[in-house]
Amino acid sequence: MTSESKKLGDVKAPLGFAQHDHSTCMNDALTAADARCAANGLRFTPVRRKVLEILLQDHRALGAYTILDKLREDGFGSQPPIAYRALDFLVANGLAHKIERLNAFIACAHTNHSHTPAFMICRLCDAVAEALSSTAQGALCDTARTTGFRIERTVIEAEGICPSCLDKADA
Amino acid sequence: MTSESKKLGDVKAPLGFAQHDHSTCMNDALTAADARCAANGLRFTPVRRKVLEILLQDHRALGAYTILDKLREDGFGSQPPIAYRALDFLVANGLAHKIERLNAFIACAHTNHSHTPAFMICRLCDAVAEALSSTAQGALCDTARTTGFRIERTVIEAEGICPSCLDKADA
DNA sequence: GGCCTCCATGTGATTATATAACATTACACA
DNA sequence: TGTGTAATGTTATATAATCACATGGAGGCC
Repeated sequence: MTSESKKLGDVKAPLGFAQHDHSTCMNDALTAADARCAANGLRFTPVRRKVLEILLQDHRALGAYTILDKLREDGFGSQPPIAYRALDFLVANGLAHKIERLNAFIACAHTNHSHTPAFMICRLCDAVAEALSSTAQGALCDTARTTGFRIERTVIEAEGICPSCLDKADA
Repeated sequence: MTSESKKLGDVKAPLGFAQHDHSTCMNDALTAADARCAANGLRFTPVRRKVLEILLQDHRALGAYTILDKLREDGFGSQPPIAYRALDFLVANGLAHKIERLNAFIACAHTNHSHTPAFMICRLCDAVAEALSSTAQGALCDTARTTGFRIERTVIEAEGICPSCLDKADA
């Protein structure tokens, strides 16, 4: 897995769409999650941690049943609620997000800031990048304000082709 | 829709949260759909038309299986592909939209303009309003441009509480 | 008219995604 | 140590979506 993280660098794979030191990024995220849970009196139990690790490992959106398979491999329970409950916890506490368009989940890439996430989804390689974009919804907010609609949560997902797939297509 | 557009001004609500002359709105939409299909050499078959009528009748997001039930009542086939195929057609041709957050479908409220739709979903009464918002994605577009991501399609959905449910809560 | 082709529809089965309901266990804290 | 609450285990089921293949129907072409 550590050796693999080097390969990731080679292939231009996604934390988003950029290269990065994968093991560092994973450790950082887990540490941040620990801290966050401690600070808020949340229980970062083994299953929950494991699910977050699984999500961080791939840095891509995974379906609940894929996650479930990996949990089974690691000796955890293998019934759907196991995965869904852990995912609910992670999503509720901002440690992961659900990509509605894909019915899939991804580790949060910006655990530190409280944010309204926006995603870019590559339809060729399935990479998903998370953008920090409180601004992306500016116009929607305006419409909502005029309408009298109270926004509680937003889903912003762009589907298209990521830089590296575009490169391949050109070549 | 013309008489309705005046009312819209009054209530400041997009179709969805506003009152309107329903039969007119439905007829207009169907006529527009007819025209659109004729213009593009598309076959607006009975099932497809029926599904659009069903969606227009409720003016809310309906699941594929709800639609399927109504199709059955009207003597159409009742297997999932019947509904999904008609929905695919409507969505592909801009006559309906899928609300990813709800796994449900809704008739397009702005058939005339080619648009990137944005939705406001009330979690209390399930009303869904479609906003015209090419602008809502401005910031996301910027991020995409800097990243080199080519956007082909966007999902923008806000979940919250609609004006009339807010009123009820106050009362 | 006969025939071919394409597209749409009918139908049965299967896969994928998600939740309900209830029993059991682990933890926090008085 | 008891007691309440949150988390997990387990079975079953609901909901959403697709596959694969057979049938039908409208136009184009001879």
